Parts: sequence; structure tokens; C-alpha cells
Amino acid sequence: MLMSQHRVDCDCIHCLAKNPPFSYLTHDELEILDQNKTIVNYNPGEIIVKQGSSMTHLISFYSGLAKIYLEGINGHNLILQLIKGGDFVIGPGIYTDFKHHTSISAITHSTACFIDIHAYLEIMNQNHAFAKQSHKAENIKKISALEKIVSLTQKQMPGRIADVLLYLHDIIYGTNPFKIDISRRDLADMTALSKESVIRILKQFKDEEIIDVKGSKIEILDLAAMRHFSEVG
Amino acid sequence: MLMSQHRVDCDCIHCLAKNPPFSYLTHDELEILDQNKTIVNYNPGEIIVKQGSSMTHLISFYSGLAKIYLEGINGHNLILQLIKGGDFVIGPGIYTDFKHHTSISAITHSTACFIDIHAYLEIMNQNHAFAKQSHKAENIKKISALEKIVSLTQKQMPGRIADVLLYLHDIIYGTNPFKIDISRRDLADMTALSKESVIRILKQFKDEEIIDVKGSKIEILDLAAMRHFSEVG
DNA sequence: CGCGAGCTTGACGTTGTTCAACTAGAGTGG
DNA sequence: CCACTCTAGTTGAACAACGTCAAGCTCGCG
Repeated sequence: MLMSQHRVDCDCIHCLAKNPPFSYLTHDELEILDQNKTIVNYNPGEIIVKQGSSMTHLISFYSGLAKIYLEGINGHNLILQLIKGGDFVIGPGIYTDFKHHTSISAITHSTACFIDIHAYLEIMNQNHAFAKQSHKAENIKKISALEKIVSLTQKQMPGRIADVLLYLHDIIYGTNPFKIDISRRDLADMTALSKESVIRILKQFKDEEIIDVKGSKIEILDLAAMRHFSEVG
Repeated sequence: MLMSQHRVDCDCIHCLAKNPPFSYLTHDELEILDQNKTIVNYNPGEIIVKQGSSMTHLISFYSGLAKIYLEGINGHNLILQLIKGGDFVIGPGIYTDFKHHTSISAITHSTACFIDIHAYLEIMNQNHAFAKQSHKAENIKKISALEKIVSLTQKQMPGRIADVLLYLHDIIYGTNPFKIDISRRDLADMTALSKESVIRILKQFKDEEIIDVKGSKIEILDLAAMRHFSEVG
């Protein structure tokens, strides 16, 4: 019953159109994708893609919020990014071992559209412009991965928390007080810190009146100071 | 005078042939690359590519040893990988902002072949098989970047040193004892540790008779123990 | 021989984690 | 409606990991 509230019908032609590379496809090509798709609804916490499994489909994320994460050593996960409606997920397994190298799980009720990888590869072969844009989208993600490496290896706690707050503010929610759907534990997994450390830095930022925190509602009061913390580490 | 010892003449057709994707090119396509190349020799320490500069050429690394690194916060660098003869370097700037997102500098006397990016892009457009293989090569690098993130964020000192020693043993030198061309400082920049910590762990491994170290000569005595350190972190 | 860069070592300080206890809020069943 | 429980969040104290600093060392090289 609860599920049915979130069950949606998805038409690829409108669904994918949100994502830049797909605007380079012809109507026929979109039709092909449309005929090779599967739509699935997820409850919070459910796994959408499991690291190590075979890559049979690509994912066009239709609605909700999910996390892409690396399963690391003794139960420690590292969240690489969050995805929301309109995001298209292509992993590095494509053209290589055709396996998933990250896991994806739903944070809120979510709907994902699975596109057969063979259909995708065929279109990549046919349509240069699309291939180029697809390539571009992958590289943009790679650039942000490089920034993430710097953040995680060279910045200390305040810098990393600043990075994740700016990410949530700029990319994910886009509003200024914003209400996060993720837990403190998730914030820890995004910054490679312990959840206790996350809480301590949030409190420190609050004491310095850079942010206001009340449970899951966060407001960045001094955006300039926050960007400064992000830069100096 | 010293330079001239290392100056080499490079014929793309033989030079690039070492790298998998290029075996998919026709003779004519290789000719195009050959006519759009520039060969440059470097002394140890010299910068080959500077992070932030425009990406006008791609690099086919002909001989020597060089490091690809990220310039981080207050002078801290992070070495992402080493390259040796036969390696082809494609950065994430391609199809995006056409800038270099990493720096490359020579460790030993090195020779690099610069290939005009327009020639490369044209061939990417013409030759699907090559484009696919090129894409594959990029994704393989991306997978190892993910492993690197896990290593740097979730392993502690012995695990990270084990990773870098195994990298040098398995990928770069391929022999056991091997003589490293890089400094302790470089080992530190590869593991995001201080050079003192690197030295301490090397000594600890030596005391435990897992390795033997004499200056730049390193022998892995107990490979199984080393791989174990790498896995458990 | 002397110089300088890289290497090594120990003492010390900082950063961030772990552990344990406690709190608050959201169901759940009687 | 009230215990009861369960989970997420919070706090403080003890601890471990790692970096910093300062000094001394080694070795190649002029």
C-alpha cells in the first residue's frame, strides 16, 4: 500500500530527456531504449545495485535519492556521490569487466529505470555525438572523483565537513535551509570520518555561527566562511 | 651533452603499437598521428604537464619513468600513478574542459611523444573499435582509482605501504629485488603519509623480515604476508 | 675534504577514533 | 494512555595513529 504511492510509470522519452547525452538521440534510438527497460521501485535502505555483480543494465534514476558507495574494509563504506531523479549512472565496468564496482542503495523511496546494456552499447556504436556526450559525462564524474581524493586525503575534519555541506547545498538540495534525508552515519561515510567526529564538527560550526543545525534541517549562515574552510582544508 | 644521450627518435607506428588500443588503428590512421607528433626529452624533476594548463596534446610516454600527481593543498602532492615507456596518458579533461587535471613530471631521464589532440579526436570519430578500446583503457584506470581511494581512506600505514610496494613490484619493476628510482618523499606522496612515517613502516617491515631494504634496493621476502597487509589494511 | 640533499631516528603534539554512557523521538503492544 | 523497545543522535574521556620538529646521519660529488 505504501509502495503504491511511489510506483510510477516511466516513459523513457521523457525520463531520459532530463540527462544531457540523451538529447543527442534520435526518436528511434529512444524507442529502442524504451523497449529494453525495466522499472523498479525501492524502499529506503534497499540495495539497487550490488558491488561485484554483473553489469547487465545501466540505470536511469527516475525519482528519489540514493547513494553510490564503495564497500571497503571491515564494514566501512565510502559514499562517492548521491544521485537524484534524472541522473544516469555509468560505472567503470563498461567496456572492461562488465561488473559493478560500486554499490547503490536507496535513501528515500526511489524509482529506477534499468536499461539493457546491449541496447546502450548498440547506440554508442551508432551515434557518435551521443557516445561523445556519454564519454563527457563520465569524465565530469572522474574530475569530481579527483577532487574527492584531495578532499579525503589532504583536508582535515572541518574542510571535509565543509565539502559535504557545500555538496548538499549546491548540488543535491539547492535551497538554503535544506532538510537532509541522510543520517549522520551517511555524512561520516561521505567524509571518511567517524559519526562522532561529524557531530563534533557540526556542533563546532554551529557554535561559530557558520551554520544552524536542528536535527536534519541545516542552514548555512555564512557561505563565504564555509567555502573558505573547503579551500584551506 | 647529457641530454643528447637520452634523445631518441620515435616512430609512432612502433612507439604506439605497444599500447593496446592503438593496435586497432589502420596504417593510415597511425600515419596521421605520426605527422602530428612532437618528441621531447626530459631531465629528472622536469615538469612534462602542468595541472590547470590547456590540453592541446595527448602523451604517449616513450621511455623513462614519470609520476602523475595531483597538486593539493599547501604544497602537498598526491601521486596517482607512475608511467613508464609504452603508457598512453588520457586525462578526464577530454570531451569536458580540455584542461589537464593532473601534473606529470619526469623521475628519470624520459622521452615523451606529444600527439595533437585534434588528430586523436578525429580518429576517435572515425574508428569505433579504437574508440571502444580507448574508452576501456580509461575505465581500467578509473577502477584502479577507486581501489586507490579505498587504500588511502580506509587502510592504515602498513596497508598503504604494502599497496605501494606491491604496485612497484607487480606493475612498475616486475622483478624482486627491485631498485626504486623514486625518493622516500615520493613514496610518501603515493600513500598520503609523511616521509618519516614511510621510513618507520619500511623499518618495521624489515624488522619483521617481510622485506629487505638497502637504500633504494627493495626485496620483498614474504610476498604472502605483504598481500595480507594490503588486504586487511 | 667539505658540502648539501636526502635519509633516519627519537621525542613530542595533534588529530581523529573508540568506547561507554546517556538522551530523544518514534513506533508497538498491553 | 503508559511502559517498553529500538534506533539515531549526542557527549565526554581515554586512547591510538599519525604528523611535526629537531637533530644527527649517510653518501655522492665537487
